[in-house]
Amino acid sequence: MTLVFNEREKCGSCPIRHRAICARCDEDELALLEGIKSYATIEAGQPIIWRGDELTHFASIVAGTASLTRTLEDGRTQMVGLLLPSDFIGRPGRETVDFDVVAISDVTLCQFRREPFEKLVEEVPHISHRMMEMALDELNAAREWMVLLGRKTAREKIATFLEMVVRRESVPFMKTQNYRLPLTREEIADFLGLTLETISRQLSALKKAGVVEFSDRRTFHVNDIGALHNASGDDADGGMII
Amino acid sequence: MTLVFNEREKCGSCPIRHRAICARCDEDELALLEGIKSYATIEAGQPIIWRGDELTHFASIVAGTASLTRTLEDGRTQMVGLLLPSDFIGRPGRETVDFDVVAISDVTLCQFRREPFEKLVEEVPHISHRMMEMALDELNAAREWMVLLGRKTAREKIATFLEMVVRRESVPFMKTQNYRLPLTREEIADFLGLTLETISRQLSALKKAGVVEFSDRRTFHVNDIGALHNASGDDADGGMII
DNA sequence: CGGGCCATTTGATCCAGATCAAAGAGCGAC
DNA sequence: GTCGCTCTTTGATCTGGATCAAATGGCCCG
Repeated sequence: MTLVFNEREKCGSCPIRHRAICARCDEDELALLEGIKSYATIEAGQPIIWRGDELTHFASIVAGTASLTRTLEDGRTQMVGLLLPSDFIGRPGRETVDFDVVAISDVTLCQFRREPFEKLVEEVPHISHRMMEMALDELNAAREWMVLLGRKTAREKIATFLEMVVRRESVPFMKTQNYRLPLTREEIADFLGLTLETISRQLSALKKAGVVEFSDRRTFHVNDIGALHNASGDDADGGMII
Repeated sequence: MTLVFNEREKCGSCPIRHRAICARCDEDELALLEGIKSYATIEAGQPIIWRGDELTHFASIVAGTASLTRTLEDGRTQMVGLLLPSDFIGRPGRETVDFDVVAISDVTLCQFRREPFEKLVEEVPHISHRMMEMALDELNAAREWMVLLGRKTAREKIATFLEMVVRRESVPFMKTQNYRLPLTREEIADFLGLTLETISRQLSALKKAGVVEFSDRRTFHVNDIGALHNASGDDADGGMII
């Protein structure tokens, strides 16, 4: 793990100020966090922390993407979370991490040393409330993903994944837009509990069906958002138009 | 043992007093909860609340077992959680539930009306901290289950499930013990992302291999805990002897 | 004690997705 | 340019678990 500590920046201008663990903090509380924070950057492909390692710092992702994965002895790998800016690494009250965290793109972290941060969690309700809120959101997302992993077909899994990317990246009021896959075929496979060949085949099938179009390996455009949603296997309710 | 809870029941003698949402509360805080609580019972097989329904009460499970499930339009069902005594139903800050909650056995709930409970979550750190802690535990369990659903074989899934039952029900220092499956074959299938026929076949295979023995459909005994653990696909670390 | 209703087991067959294998395609280094 | 990567696509075949279809075995109730 290569850590590069930048000089201290002010939280006020931080891009994740209103979504991260500090979202509910007022200026005084922010100053407490500011006092114990430091920045680190990790290159794409490098591990941030391994399962079982002692966690010396909690961290928020400021920029970049990381994955949370578990690998069985024989190499089978399952991604259990995709960490995006504002997502949090580590859990108060536990000394080690339970999954591998790896940088998918270059990642910038805002880190807090364990002991002082845990003390703040105990003492500052705005932090623990936000932590609770984020944990409950993650829990919901994990359960939705359990439905996908346990019961959806390959086609439905990929359509759900593409819909997720579209939903996350969509710019309001922009009708036509290109989206970018944040992962390789192999990483998508590990996320969806499939093989990379199946990912490739199903993407080709969606192309052939005219649902999506690729301008390069990573960049796509949705021709028929309705068809994409139908293919996802989710029923009407959650599928409001973006 | 049938417990009968009347409205007057004191929290002090509650069986889940030290594990539920109230675990960290002192006597004064407990009195606040006591002021807004009521008991309810649901018969085995009956729904507690449907996905999308407005949540009028939060609740802790005092006795019995419930399932948290999602069913796709065509009937495919995935269980995303097994709720046991001390587990909590509902999430502060959201008005509806995202999954169906159904009583598997007769269930006793300790309920709190939404508005006053949300107010307590805001004002009593011991409650929000415990909520955070429970959410983080659930999140971890959900992620472990994602690995099972996405990457384990049928045999590994069942072995993991049996191990989970054994771990939960084991009495310390008792060497030889019978365990009881809390679910039917179909419910196990929905929990593991398999079909009931596969559950039956794999259980038979584990019997034939001499790993477990069944005295009736629900009651079993483990002959070879090591073999059971090996079959679960989890590597050494988590597998300390119980 | 026998009939009906489940939950479960077991058997036969099928098929979605895995596995094995090889051929493109994009891209940085020289 | 073209060598040597890595990522991706496509083809051929295999197989674990699903599906379809009967038994079997409790167990409650009359």
